[in-house]
Formats: sequence, structure tokens, C-alpha cells
Amino acid sequence: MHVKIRNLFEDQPVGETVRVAGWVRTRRDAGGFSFVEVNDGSCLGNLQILADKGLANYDAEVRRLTTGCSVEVEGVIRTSPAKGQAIELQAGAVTVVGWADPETYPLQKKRHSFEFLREMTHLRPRTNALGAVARVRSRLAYAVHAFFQERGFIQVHTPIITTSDCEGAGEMFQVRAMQQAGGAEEFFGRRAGLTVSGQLQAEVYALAMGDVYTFGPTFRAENSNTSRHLAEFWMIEPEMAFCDLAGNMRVAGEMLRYLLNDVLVHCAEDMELFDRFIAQGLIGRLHGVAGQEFAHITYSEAVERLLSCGKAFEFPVQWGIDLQSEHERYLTEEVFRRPLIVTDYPAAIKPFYMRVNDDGKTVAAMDILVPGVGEIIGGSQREERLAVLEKRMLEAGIDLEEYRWYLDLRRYGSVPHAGFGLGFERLVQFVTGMANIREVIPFPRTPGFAPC
RNA sequence: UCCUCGGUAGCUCAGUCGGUAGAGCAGGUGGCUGUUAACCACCCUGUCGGCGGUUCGAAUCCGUCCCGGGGAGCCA
Repeated sequence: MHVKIRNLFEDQPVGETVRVAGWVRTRRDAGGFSFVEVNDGSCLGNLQILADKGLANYDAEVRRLTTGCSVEVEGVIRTSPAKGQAIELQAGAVTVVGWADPETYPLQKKRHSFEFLREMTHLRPRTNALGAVARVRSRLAYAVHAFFQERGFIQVHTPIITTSDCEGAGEMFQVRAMQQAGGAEEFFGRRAGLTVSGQLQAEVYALAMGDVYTFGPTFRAENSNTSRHLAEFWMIEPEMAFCDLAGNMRVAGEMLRYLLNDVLVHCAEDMELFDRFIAQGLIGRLHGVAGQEFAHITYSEAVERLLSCGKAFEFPVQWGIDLQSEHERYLTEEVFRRPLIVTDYPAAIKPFYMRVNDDGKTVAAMDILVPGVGEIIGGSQREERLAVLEKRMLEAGIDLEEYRWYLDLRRYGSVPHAGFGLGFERLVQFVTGMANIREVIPFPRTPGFAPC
């Protein structure tokens, strides 16, 4: 049985015989022996293997090991006499499991650009940064479930294939069976697509189970080419019955702070890497975010502030027009310097399901903006009043009959409810400081790009 | 999709005025050393993103397409 290198670093079982398995990161030869650094993905650090000429395959194999080779090593853990590592493994046997021809293996034991690594999504997790991203992403996903499960939320698997377009959420990919290519009847009896949001279906379960959440893949067929958009991404969407906008904001803030605290504790070594090489000062900033309430202003207040700040924006600010990226960045990065919740947007620029405020002009919407990433959460209190919702849907040109099931939720036992969507990759971006969203998902899908 | 900058060796890049390309790293060979971005010596490496055009001659100028960075839109 193999031991995870992470456990060896934690337990430091000096004198014990152990077996590890992983991939060679680098080899250095000394007189009569070699240092082989092995990484098994369990942690950022490599285990230094001491392999001397007494090994049967020393000249034939050990001295030919290069970056990328896979090995099994059995030996005794010792305290390391040299600086750089606390323990090392004195090899009793080194088995080469798989070679990696250095003439053709693309990864070198030096830094590569992320653009270059993106050309090989199948090899890039073998690098320090992408491996760290994978571990942090996994931990964050775990913490998301922990947060909601600890609070009694029920996870709902909303459909991947859907026939309802969550209006305003973006362009849909169409789903068709191959056999219908000739124009035969739709497989599902009507047009279907990949989900752009699980919200509408989450509302169904919220109005039965109370507090629910979804955490699944989401698809947008937009021709977006930016560092923060993907055609396939993962989204977390809690939906809470008997909850208003204030409750929605509270849960969103608590969740983000919980996630940051969790990852700072459990991914400390990986976070150090990001802090040092990806985004200087990252850990300090995240601690700051995790330790205080988020700032909050209404859309109208935001407009006033932008109008009176004296700063010249490329796009003019005017009540009724959606905030531009430059406005959002100015507010969260320069004015407040922390996550900012903007609420109560004009009804005209928001989707039909958001609850109309008493002023009749705004809706109980909220966006959470975060320095460096921008919008990380979008949500709202939902319109629970049947008549108001029907009016909004008609104005939006939506066929009420198609959404009969959605309206039924307001027709029978309607309650105030609210929810939001958290872009999981944007969360990972914010936490790791990675500049491009294509680096925080294992296999990014963007227009013209989906290699494996 | 729009604006803008880029694409040269396996990687990161230089390449002047249009005259057919070179530096570090990587790789190979040898040496040295409890090494750790190891070190020293020598050697190898090119569809200059694709296609077309201008020219005696194009990495260099023009057109077009593809891909990438930055910004914008759409949003999470």
C-alpha cells in the first residue's frame, strides 16, 4: 500500500519503511548517488528520494530518470541532513513504472506560461500551480457542501437538459437526438437545451423543502472571450423559502466568508504558492475579506456616488442603465476595497422573476462584486405574487402557458423566497488569484476550444 | 462579437533600413559536487502561425484567415 506524500510530511515517520508512488519532477546526480524529487499530487511539496549506486537498477534506470517518469519507491524515512526539506526517503528499491521521453515530453522543470500549458490540459495538472488549483478547487467544492449541509439545506439535482430558458441568463445550447436531424419530432416533444441555470427548478424544491441548493454544471452558448467566462461552468444556487433579500444577502456573505476561512486553513501550503507567485498579498486580502461584513449600497446610491466622484468614465453613468465593468471595478476596488453588495436595480434591466419593490421601479436584486474578478454572485428575492409575476412575464413576452408550473408555485401556497447564483470558477479565481478562468477548471470550454 | 497588441528553436524571447535567423533555458554527451531553479565544457535544434500578394529578394511590407494576451459586451 502506498503512502501519500502529504501524510509523510505531516507525520514525519522517521525510521519507518514506506512505499510511495508518483511522478518525477527533477533528478540531480551527486557522486555515487542521485536525488530524485517525486510528486504524487497529494500536496504541493515533492519528496526527495535518495537513490544510491547500491540499487540494482541505479546505472541502468535511476540515472536515466527524467521529469515526468512515474516511479514506485520503497525505503526508509530519514531526517534530511541538508537544508530544503525536513525528511527524505532513502530508497531501498526504485521501480520505474512508466518512462517519459525527455526529447518529446513537453513539460520541463522550469516555469511555463499558462497559455502554453493550456495547450495540454491533459498534462498541466502535473505542474505546481495547476496541481494547487486542483486541490483548492476540490476543497472549495467540499466546503460548499459542508456549509449548506451544516445549515440543513437539501441538495437538489436540477436537470442538465431543460426545456425552460431562464430568461436573461444567456444563450442556450440546443439538445437534439441524432435521428431527428431530418426535422422529425423533438425527442422531448419540444425544444430542449442545456441548462443555463437551475434556479427555476430549485424554486420548485425550495417551495417544498424550505432551504435547498444546487451545485452543478451550467452551459452558456455566448460568444464570450474573456478571462472570466466559460461555455461550461459550475454554479452553486441556493434557494430559500420564507426568505427576503436581507436574508439572501446574509447567507451569501456567510457562505463566502465560510469558504475563504475553510480554504485558508485546509489549503495553507497551496495558498502560500498563490500568494508568492500568482498574486502577492493574496492571503492577507482574503483574511481581510473573511473577517468583515461586506459593504452594501443600493443601485441608486451607487449611481449617485459614481456621478459625484469626479472620475471620468468611458461610459456615462445614468440611473436606469446597467453598471459597466469600469464602474463596478471602481466601486469595489477603489472606493470600498472589499466585496460589495449592490441591491435594488431598476426593474427594466433585470429578469422577470425578481421581486418588484414598493417603489414600482426597482427589483429586490443583488449583485456581489469582488475586487479583481467582478461579479461573483447574482441573485434576488423572487416575485411571489401571482398577479405581479404574470404582468412581468407578459411584459417580457413570455408564454404564460409554458411556465404554468412556475406560476403554480405562486398559485398554491406561495411564500416569499430568495436565492442567488455563485459562479464556482469565479470563486476559485478569487481564492487563488489566478487571472484567467481557463486555469481554474480542469477542462475549459470556450468558443473554438474543447480539446479533451 | 467589437477594439487593441502579439504569434520566430521544445520553452521564454531578440532580430535595426526588406538581403534567407540567434540568445538564455530545456534536450544530448562528458566532467564535478549532500544536491535542491545545482554547476562547468562541448553538441543538436527552425514550414519565422496558415494562405495569397508586392518585390530581383519577405521573419520584416500589404490582404485575409486561425490562435493567444489585454480591454469591452453578455453574465456567474
